[in-house]
Amino acid sequence: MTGPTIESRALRYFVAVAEELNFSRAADRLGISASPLSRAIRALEADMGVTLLERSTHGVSLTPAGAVLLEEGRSALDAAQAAVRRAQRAGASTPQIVLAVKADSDAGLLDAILARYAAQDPALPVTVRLCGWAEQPRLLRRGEADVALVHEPFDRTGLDAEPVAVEPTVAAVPATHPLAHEGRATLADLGLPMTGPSDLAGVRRHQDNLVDRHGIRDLAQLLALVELGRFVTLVPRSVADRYPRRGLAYLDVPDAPPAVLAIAWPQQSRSTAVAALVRAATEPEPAQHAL
Amino acid sequence: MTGPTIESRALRYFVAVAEELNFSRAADRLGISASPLSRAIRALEADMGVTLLERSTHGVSLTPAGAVLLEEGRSALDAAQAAVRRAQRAGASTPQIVLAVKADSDAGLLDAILARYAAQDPALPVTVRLCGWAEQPRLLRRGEADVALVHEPFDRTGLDAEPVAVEPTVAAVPATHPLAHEGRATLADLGLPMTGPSDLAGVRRHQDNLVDRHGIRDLAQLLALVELGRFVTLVPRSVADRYPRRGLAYLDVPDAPPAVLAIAWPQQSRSTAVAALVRAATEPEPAQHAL
DNA sequence: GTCAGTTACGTGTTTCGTAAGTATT
DNA sequence: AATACTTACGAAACACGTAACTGAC
Repeated sequence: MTGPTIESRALRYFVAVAEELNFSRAADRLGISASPLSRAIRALEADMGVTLLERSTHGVSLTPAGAVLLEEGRSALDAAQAAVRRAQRAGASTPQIVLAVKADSDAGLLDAILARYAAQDPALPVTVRLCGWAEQPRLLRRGEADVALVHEPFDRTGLDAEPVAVEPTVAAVPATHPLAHEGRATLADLGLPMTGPSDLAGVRRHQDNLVDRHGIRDLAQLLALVELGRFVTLVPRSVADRYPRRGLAYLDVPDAPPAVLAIAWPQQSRSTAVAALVRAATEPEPAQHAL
Repeated sequence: MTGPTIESRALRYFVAVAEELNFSRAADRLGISASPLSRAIRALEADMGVTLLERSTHGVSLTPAGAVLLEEGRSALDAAQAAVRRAQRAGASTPQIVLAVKADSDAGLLDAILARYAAQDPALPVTVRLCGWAEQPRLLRRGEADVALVHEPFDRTGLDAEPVAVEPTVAAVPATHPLAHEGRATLADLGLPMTGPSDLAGVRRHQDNLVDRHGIRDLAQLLALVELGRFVTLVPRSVADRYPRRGLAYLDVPDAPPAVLAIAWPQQSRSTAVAALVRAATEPEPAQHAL
């Protein structure tokens, strides 16, 4: 059992195999042939003195040790990648700060935040990176973004966050829905799981399932499917305001947990630019002094 | 500018140079000669398309990009090490859970916590790892420990924590101190920096400075120096109770922030054993039902 | 002249791919 | 027979150390 130093190559190889649970596919993904991959994993197991993979008759499976190495190794690789990307940005001739936002998930505040940040004294150029459903935390962890606007709840591991805005949640239903003309409904009316007042996790999980199942990539697709009567969904009011559609009705849902928009950044960030952008997003509106 | 993949060797080399700010010493520390080190760093800079080190007449210094890569690269290396160590422990024939504790910093609760944990159904053997002054977070981040008992404030980056116990802070002064027989004193009386009621950081920083300056490694040394009249120090009451010394007096300090002992663990830990140990440490005492 | 960092060059190790081997369906 | 993982072997790439080079004190 050698020391704890590991080459990132070995870790990348292992993660690929552990994710695919198949040497050939993993080798493909890595752009190498299966032979060096097999040897590398065996060497890694020998170095660590631990069996990582169970090669049984019915394919490859993870041992407990392998499961741990997959989980923790993945985040170590993310961290290394993040280190490189952030260093590259810090060393660029015109350093930029990257803000990740899911399209239409800014509660209409993006412009105001950017303007407020730009008004501060040493303000770096901000690149807005649009991303998919729950990609923001991943982009932060991989160093592809420095800050993100993201709706709660999200995986806070390694991240810090401050709330930016709270707004009511409304339900999107087909115009043909029995309650479409009521203007309001309860979660139970809509067949959505009941949750405690402060627990959005249930509703969110429900929506994530739908998103996964139908391979939805953006809001327009989601709303189109709602329009077709496939299901109903919950969205922040600001999203509803931005997407009026003839075939859709939006209902108030008094018992739905409110939508909380937060600004998140890597916990270990020491960047003053990030801090300034966070301040711009969270500071209360400056009081309007009378003339 | 190549992709963001980096070999951990390159990262280790860079961190060594960035910490030493000197190629020869860094090469020494790494156990290689200066030549491959110089080449490796230049290759890394070329790969990344960024200058990391400023080689000027008066030695080596970090560029902004280098500073970022040092900070983030260090934690990426820690994460990789942690992944390996935790996987090794998970794969061991008799998996153990490692609890890091600074000697005498358990508020006398260690035995009770261990007993309560051991009473749970699937309880793993617990290895108590004694460590130095503020080593616990580092041990957690490097995977050398799974859980830690640590006094606040500490660097929470990447860690989660729950409070375990709060106890009054007392001052240790030489028996010859003018206030030794008063039994109590204020921070101002003792010449310690004033801090807000909820801010221990000032006092803690003051103590850390002293610890660093005198190279103190354990409590006995610290108290011996206090006894010699070199300075005064603040300790939790439980520590005072455990170290009665003839040459020392302990004074109540009503305006000192209380000492908060917390149990901390890596944020991404999915280990049920860790969760059970945390529960054992934080759960309220079971109510004593009357007969 | 010495100290610190870099470049030049020859050597040894590591990693690769192709191809053959073994086992399961 | 086909698929999936492993072992065997020769070739290419990589990292190393010694030694020579450059510039600053």
